Amino acid sequence: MRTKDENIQLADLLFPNVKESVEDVFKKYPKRELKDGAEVLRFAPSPTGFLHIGSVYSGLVCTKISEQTDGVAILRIEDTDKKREVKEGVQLIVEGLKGFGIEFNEGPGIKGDSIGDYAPYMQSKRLDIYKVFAKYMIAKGSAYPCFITEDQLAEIREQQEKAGARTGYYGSWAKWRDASLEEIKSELENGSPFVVRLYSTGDIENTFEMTDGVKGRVTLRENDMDAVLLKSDGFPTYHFAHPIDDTLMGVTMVTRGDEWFSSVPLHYELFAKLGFKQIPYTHISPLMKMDNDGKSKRKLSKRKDPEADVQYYIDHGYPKEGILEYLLTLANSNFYDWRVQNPNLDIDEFQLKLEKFNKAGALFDIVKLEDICKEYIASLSAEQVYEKSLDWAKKYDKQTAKLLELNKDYCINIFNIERSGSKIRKDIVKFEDSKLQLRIFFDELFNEEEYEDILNRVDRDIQKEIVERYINIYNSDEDNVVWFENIKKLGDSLGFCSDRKEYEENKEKYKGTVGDVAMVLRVAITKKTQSPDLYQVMSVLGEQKARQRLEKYASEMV
RNA sequence: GCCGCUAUCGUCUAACGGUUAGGACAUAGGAUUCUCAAUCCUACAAUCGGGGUUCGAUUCCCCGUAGCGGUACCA
Repeated sequence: MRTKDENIQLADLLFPNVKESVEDVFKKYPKRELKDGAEVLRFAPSPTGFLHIGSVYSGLVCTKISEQTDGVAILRIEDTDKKREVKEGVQLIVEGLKGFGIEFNEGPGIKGDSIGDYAPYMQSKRLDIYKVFAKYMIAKGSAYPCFITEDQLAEIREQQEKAGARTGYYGSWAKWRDASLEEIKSELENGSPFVVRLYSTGDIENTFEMTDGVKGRVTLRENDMDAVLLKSDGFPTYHFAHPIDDTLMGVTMVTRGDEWFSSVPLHYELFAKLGFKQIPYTHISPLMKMDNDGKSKRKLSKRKDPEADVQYYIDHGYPKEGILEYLLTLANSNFYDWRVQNPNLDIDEFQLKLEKFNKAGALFDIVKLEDICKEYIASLSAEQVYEKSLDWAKKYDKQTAKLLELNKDYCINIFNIERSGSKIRKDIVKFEDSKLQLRIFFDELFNEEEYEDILNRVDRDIQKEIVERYINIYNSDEDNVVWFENIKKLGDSLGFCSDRKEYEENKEKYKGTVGDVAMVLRVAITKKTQSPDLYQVMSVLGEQKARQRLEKYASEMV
């Protein structure tokens, strides 16, 4: 057991260069002036070179709640693990979130600069701050240096397992917690590497209550682990950086992933020992993915699931608005009802409520996401679809981008097909799909299509007859109704039936229905058995091109 | 193993202790002045199991079970 004095000596021995006091640090990070009810939240990802869809989710929650309360949203980069860090990681996060319209009031800017008065927002640049607090903790006997090696740790673990005890570095298993000053000095003289650990005074048998933003009131056991605060490389662990940074930055509500929930007792002890006021927690369940053919759920993983990476959505041109809306329905299921009632309001108007979050992990359902994206794109004007498609194509599909740029009006007309009135076409899920819409309207794309004899239910000579006769009556001035009447007449004259019920009852009397006649024309013009409204397709295509294609098709039908 | 959290249709979820357990997505049928998409209609489909408490339990309590998370000098 060391005395008070010895602990102060020890602190100076370990951190001779740390001259600042805890009070000095607090002077640099003054209390925030906030309106009543304003919440300061932070989103704190690690730069691992990958923007997880779950990060967009967390980032959205963070910025949304702060906006709603007239508070502050902070982006803080937790780059304390040198092993996992990736070069462009920070930029990827900042730009990626920005791409979704998720912007923070404070944090690292895109160019590596910092915005806000509580900088730096990169933990790797706050090492001096953590040292001040580590020294303080050691001086008051709440922390101590530990020289145990990895091998020794493994050994302890083995013994614990054998004895049926809880594993970990705690209580009497924690060899270095009460080491004498002399022992420590001798290790230091040897140059042995060490970590700084918490001197835990918690008792696993004691419980305490806390209120979580989504889980509500829960009872937890006290922490008794001597957790590592400072690693041997001088970097803090998350556990140590979290109370310090969040307190210094004036955070009023910690929202974080559910995987942190188990660490709450440790964090409570740390807040207390650091002399900080406890910040309330809200633990958000992770996004899940079905695995094992529907037998089990698991966290969306960046290794196995391409759709965990936000880049996947960007590459394919999923509209960010659709993704945000889907994430909001996952967060608060009443979002859907709100959206139905307020189809034209911006999502900023929606009030997100933490207590409405689901307690278990929600499955990330890409099918539902696509449905929402589809609805969103259907609500856009043809001009908007054009602009957004072009934005996407410029980056990911140069050929389509060129086509769009050179034929702006024509393309807008194409996107306008079935986009007005009560029957809105809903077949674009993501802007990548726009290309498919263009396919039948450009000869250069059209000719790439291989000719298939797709219409074997109508004889080739009859197909030829239909197309040839249609060429003679084709008039691009006629409206939709007349256009279809003419096709019916044409069909009638060739022995096709224009009345569906009549056809069903007397199939043998007819060669087919008007549907078949229209289908022949569709194939002649689009070389596809599926297309948007044929009348509108022909109008947009223009008489000249339509005729060309009809004639070519007729000539091929020998 | 130990600790903790969670549990309603396939999925996301709704239901002051009293509902015919509701909606959306998905799926399957049907409807439509042309195919596909859409739209409309219909169908299918759930309170994890067992005990309590209660006149009455999806809801409250206990025990199982399952899923998830934690059990690092990762976050």
